[in-house]
Amino acid sequence: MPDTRRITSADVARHAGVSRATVSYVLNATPGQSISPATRDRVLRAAAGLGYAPSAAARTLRTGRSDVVLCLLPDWPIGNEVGDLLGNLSTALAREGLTFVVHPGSRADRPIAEIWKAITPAAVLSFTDFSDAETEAMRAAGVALVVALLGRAGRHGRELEVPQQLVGRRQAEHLLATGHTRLGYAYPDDPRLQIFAEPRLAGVRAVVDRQPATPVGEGGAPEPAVVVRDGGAPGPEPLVEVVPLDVAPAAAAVERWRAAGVTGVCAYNDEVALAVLAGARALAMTGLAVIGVDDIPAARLAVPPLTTVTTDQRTLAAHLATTVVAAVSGRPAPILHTADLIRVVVRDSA
Amino acid sequence: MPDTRRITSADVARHAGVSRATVSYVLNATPGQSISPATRDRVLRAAAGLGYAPSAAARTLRTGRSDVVLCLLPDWPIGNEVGDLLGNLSTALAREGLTFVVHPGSRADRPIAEIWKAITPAAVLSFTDFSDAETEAMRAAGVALVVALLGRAGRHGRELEVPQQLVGRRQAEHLLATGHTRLGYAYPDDPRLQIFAEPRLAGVRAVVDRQPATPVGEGGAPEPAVVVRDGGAPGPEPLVEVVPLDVAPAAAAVERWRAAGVTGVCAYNDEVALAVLAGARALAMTGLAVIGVDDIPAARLAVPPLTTVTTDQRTLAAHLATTVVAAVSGRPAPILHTADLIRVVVRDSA
DNA sequence: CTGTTAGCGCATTCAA
DNA sequence: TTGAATGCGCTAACAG
Repeated sequence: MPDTRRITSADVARHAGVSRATVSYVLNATPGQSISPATRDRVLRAAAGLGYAPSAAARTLRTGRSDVVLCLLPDWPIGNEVGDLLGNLSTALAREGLTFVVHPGSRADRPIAEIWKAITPAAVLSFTDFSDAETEAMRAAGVALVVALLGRAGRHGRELEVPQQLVGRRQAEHLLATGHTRLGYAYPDDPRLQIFAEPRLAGVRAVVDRQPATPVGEGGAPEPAVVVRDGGAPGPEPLVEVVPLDVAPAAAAVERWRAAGVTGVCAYNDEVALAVLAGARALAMTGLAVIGVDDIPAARLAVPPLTTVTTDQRTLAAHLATTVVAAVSGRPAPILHTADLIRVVVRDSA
Repeated sequence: MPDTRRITSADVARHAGVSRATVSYVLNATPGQSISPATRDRVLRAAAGLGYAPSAAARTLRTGRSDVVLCLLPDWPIGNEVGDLLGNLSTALAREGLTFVVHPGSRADRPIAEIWKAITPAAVLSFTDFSDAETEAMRAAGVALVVALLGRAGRHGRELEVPQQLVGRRQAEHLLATGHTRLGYAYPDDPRLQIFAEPRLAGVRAVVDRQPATPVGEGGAPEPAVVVRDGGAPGPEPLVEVVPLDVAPAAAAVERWRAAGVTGVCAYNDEVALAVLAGARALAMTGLAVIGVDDIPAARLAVPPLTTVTTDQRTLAAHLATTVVAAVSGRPAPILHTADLIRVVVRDSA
């Protein structure tokens, strides 16, 4: 078996008859270095011919940062949609030469520091907030960007906040448009989902109140503008009920809605919506409009088929990717165009 | 702001009044090196006091391998259960000092080589097969273990093969035990799921034929025991129908089953099972027994509530983790005890 | 038995 | 364009 030593930049240099420094300059297209096209070509040719691939470890050691973007997953169950988002994000970042990896598993297992120290990432993404100390530690260790996609405090990030609110808005708008004035909100049972549920509920409230909850489009703007009532006549508050994924408690919630005159329910997601449907069925109650979120496969197969709201994960992922790339290369963050991001899929349930 | 330089082993050495070599020996508990308890203690104290954390990049550069285990996800949508498995795997590997990361996104985006080269992993896991060239390249680059969890060729791995077969077996056994003799199999529409579907279907066939399909338990054992027909009378082949996640085509499949006298259907997973249920409902057909896989939240909320089969992801993950750790440290692979791995959750649909 | 010296692994980048 | 230093930890060879 032939000797399988790694091919290093020194090999390339030797073959091209230049120094390793030159090789580095050529391969990295280092700005401010003038290399003659001839040498340049020799180097490129040698590199290709030898099948040279730089050592990620050495590069990381030297520059203090790898080309990896790390995403920390929360410990609660992630659904298909998040999986989708991650896939798209991976694709989008790949286009920019960044490798996207995800770390599943709770923070409880290991201090998060151990995770990023093992990777030396260029950027770290998370759904929940980091403590200030953690953020500071990462920054100090050379991580270019630390983003909490959601969460309350986060002075950086919350890149998912607006889309989540929009989800709630679209739900409420659809129900209002179909003649329902008294709305209910089916809140998830699992407290860990609160971080997603709150902005969605806020979106619903915003529509019912005829008031924007939080400005759309933040980008790198220093301070999100303050909420302004626009003076429209506020409708009644949506009646919030926690709905576990079980028929009996769901039926109880439906009963309470009925008593309060609620005719349309925005559910946290399709699963919760399915529970509401099951609850209504158990009560033999018809005519309650329900709208979910995500359009999971089971939604179209439900009785009745579930009306729901979907997000264009591809666009969202592209935006997130651009944000990350911008931060890593020191450019300003882009703004998110939310126009067609969220769509209502109308079926029979609402 | 205080100078935030990294703390290196040299710093620890200086503070402890020893050489860097000694620090390394102490911190790695290098076998075959005797260091006096006194020195040892000084080093440990200094390291702790300074908050020393070794540079993963330098370590990787030197040893040629990081402490990261990389899992490549297929490009098809992964469900909650796989997410669950990954989470448990992460936890189990963390206990062994390994960092688990997942790369979502299709192989089409980027040659897979770019991904592992960016990480320099200790092990690479994948659901689908690698080409021999890929496997060889990784081996040569120092990856200790390359496992394809599923797939046909894989001379290494297929660690998930047996559990998947077992899933099918449990489904069929349940249906047979409840008096159904003529079975159908609801095959998924998406061809990418074939890799999971085939072993499951094989499990069903094995039960119907009264013959084990593939030996249980492979581990590092030299030769898996051979398949033995037990001479029972083989029942009729399960009638396989592809069932898309839509009511109309699902109804068509149900119709064909009815015509063939099928009374019990094993579905690829809960979603497919839900489609079968929806199809039967569309036909106003009652009495068709359906059993799914995964126990997704929608299963219990279905009409009728869906009987399904679940896997103990925790146990499975622990086994996978042990396998990885064994390979990385050169020990023999463990064997999987499949006794209570798969359970039937009985509800109304079967 | 204890601990040290010295050089390696590989690419980046400053100063010449 | 290049030589040489740098980032950080590992480990074979060796001295006390």
